[in-house]
Amino acid sequence: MSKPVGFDQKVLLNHLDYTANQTKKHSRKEMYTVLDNYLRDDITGVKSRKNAITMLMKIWYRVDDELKPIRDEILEEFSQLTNEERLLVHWGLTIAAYPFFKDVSNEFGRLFQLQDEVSSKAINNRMKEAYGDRRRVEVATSAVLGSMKAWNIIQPVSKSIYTISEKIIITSSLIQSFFVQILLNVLDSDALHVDLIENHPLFFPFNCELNITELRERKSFSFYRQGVKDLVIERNPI
DNA sequence: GGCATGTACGAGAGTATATA
DNA sequence: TATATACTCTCGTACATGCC
Repeated sequence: MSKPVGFDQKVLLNHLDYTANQTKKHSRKEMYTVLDNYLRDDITGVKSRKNAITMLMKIWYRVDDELKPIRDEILEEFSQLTNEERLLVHWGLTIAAYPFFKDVSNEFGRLFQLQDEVSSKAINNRMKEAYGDRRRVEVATSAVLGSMKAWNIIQPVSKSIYTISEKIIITSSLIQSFFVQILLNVLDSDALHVDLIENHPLFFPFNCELNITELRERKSFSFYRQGVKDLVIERNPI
């Protein structure tokens, strides 16, 4: 039995922004109708539109129970967020919703730590090793790459070679808190070294130097030292 | 023409909801 | 509670397009 892929269509930022803006206003059933109307101009095929709606709902609406409190907190502030902060939020929720997207991101991040340019072929091969050698994996990988290009995360330097766009610096304590909670969730962990969080390949497009003082004030986490140098951040029980 | 890539469609399994 | 029905989600694959 091969691992499910799910993410098989390019997702645009304006679709994610719109979904986020509507999430607190409508019931689940209403959301399908609202999104269908909104996407009608961009996606003409009925089936493709339904597929896109499925993805948007999974990213923003049907989030893991553990992440709902921080998702709701983000939604309260969503209109005040900068485009860069919104991008990180979309990125984090997509990673949490789609393990395939997470694995592609992790592979990109790992390779970008070693080199300046990454070929889509290398990513494709790696995904086929993990998810099976099938056309669906090619379609999904291309959908993830297409989304990352559309979000201006990566830039093509030639036909199948990509370089990373300038890293986005994140300073807001709310967004940093979100960032840490997403990492703890997707890595299925209650505690992580601060150094590992700040340099994790999953968030390769972002530069997030944690503001420990402000994060301490948010009460969601506690900190302790492991040895002389290593600072560990731990999720507080709810 | 062959190949790669993006988009669309139909099928089927799984899940949620309505109704008796 | 059990069953029927509707809806959601994922998949394989067909088709269109562009490039070599």
